[in-house]
Amino acid sequence: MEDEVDRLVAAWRRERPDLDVEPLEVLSRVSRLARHLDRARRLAFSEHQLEPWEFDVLTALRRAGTPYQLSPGQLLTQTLVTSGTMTNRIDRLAKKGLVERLPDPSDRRGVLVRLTDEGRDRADQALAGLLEQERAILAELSRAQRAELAGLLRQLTAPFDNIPG
Amino acid sequence: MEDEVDRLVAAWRRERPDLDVEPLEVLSRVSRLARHLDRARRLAFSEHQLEPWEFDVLTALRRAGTPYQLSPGQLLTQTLVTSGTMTNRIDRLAKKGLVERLPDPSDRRGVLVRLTDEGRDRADQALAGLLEQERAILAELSRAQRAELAGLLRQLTAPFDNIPG
DNA sequence: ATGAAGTCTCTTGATATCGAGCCTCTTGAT
DNA sequence: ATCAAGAGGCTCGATATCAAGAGACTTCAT
Repeated sequence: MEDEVDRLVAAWRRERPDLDVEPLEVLSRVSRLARHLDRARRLAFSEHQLEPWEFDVLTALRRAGTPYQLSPGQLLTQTLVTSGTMTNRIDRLAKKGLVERLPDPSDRRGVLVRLTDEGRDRADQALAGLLEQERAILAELSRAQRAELAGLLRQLTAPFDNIPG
Repeated sequence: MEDEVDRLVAAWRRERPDLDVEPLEVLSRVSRLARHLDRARRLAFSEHQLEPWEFDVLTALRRAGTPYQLSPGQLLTQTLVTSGTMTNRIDRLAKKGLVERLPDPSDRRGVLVRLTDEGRDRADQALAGLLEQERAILAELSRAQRAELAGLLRQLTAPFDNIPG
């Protein structure tokens, strides 16, 4: 089946036959799919009264395991946002009672963000919903294809994740 | 090589062994890779004094071919933004002299957005720069792997692009 | 000790986005 | 003709993001 990127690439080949636009076949699909996923996630989370950004922070803390706490800096690297954004997010989550801010006992500059019980429950519920929805999207592919796809994507993400980037 | 999603998935398997988090292997990589690409694109475009959003609009018009004009509505569907956003983008591009707004001769509600000569040149230059950068990112994969990856991604994007979505 | 450099978080100001509603014009049924 | 419904683009208010820089504290070399 044809997709929007096929049309996009065909248009470039017509307009700029001198250029090799092969890279777009992969990377434009990644960008566009990510936007579609954002919208789908937003919808899935709205059932749990959570915004995508709230989910990102809450689940980062949830994954850390007991006692469910991380520094803002650790949250930055996991969520790929800037520090100003994270400050703002923590403020709002704290106001909603889903996290609390504690002084870091071992570094007086630092802060620890801890998930509240309610925050943990909300994260767990939203994760279940998200996985269900993602499984539906991935039903297009066989198990083997999904594994293949994951492996190829890993080769592209690894340099970003490991080099300072 | 391991990436951030491997660590993320491992953490979920430890914290929620009851859940099947396999979908994340694919879709979390897509989302994270897209964010990395956004940043890389922003950097690549800054050499040409263009923002990513400007590139998106300009190249949509460029791909349309002579006379390089589309309606705001057509631009919406190609760039996946809302109409308010597109109005704002067109305003700013017009102010910079990269596009101009013309009345649609066949529908008095409508407007046509046309690329200026300078807009076309800037789009062409930025595209060349982007492709160069994307080629570097994709050098991790063989030609056959890139084709494989593109095909798998197409299967996921096609439903979004073809069904009303 | 002491000072310089680095780290961590927060503040600030600018800006882009979205969602909802509005107005104009078109379409199609009667 | 006329009217209701729809389509197209714009306005407006709220909000989330980023970049740059400030302040507090730590680290490390001297």
